[in-house]
Amino acid sequence: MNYWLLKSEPTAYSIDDLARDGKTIWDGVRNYQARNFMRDQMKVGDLVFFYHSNAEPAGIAGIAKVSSKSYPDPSAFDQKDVHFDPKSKKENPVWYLIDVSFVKKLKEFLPLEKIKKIPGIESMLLIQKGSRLSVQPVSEKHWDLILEARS
DNA sequence: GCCAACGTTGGC
DNA sequence: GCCAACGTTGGC
Repeated sequence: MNYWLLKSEPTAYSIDDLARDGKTIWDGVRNYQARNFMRDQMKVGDLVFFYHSNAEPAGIAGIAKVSSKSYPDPSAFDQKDVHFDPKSKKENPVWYLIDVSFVKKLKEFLPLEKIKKIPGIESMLLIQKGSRLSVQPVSEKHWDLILEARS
């Protein structure tokens, strides 16, 4: 069991959208490091922090889970999609994704500002200067610290 | 809206 | 293979 953090701009897709839909496909990721995590390391049942980026405030809004194995991102094949990528062929896909299912919203939204103040959180990838990976691993220690910091 | 940090592209 | 230019991310 691994833990992850997925970033989404809530104006594009928020935790409330996921709560409504129950499940979504995490398409449109076009960063190789992020792809590798999804393609190679995510397992069904892994838990995920749902993070609102580019938001006021930014922070962790809820918990989701990985609900499929990785498979090719269909948006890369669709010429009309903003995420279309001619490099990705159906017989040799470049981009992969996983399905994500809703678990719950945090009782209280945890803003980035509060996350940064949690003792022991300093090494978390999310808060490293210049770090902007939209799919990133979270250590069990950091996962627990964040859940304890709630309320 | 600004802009620093980062990733990608493409000329050489 | 280098690196400048460009586009994007994301906090503020």
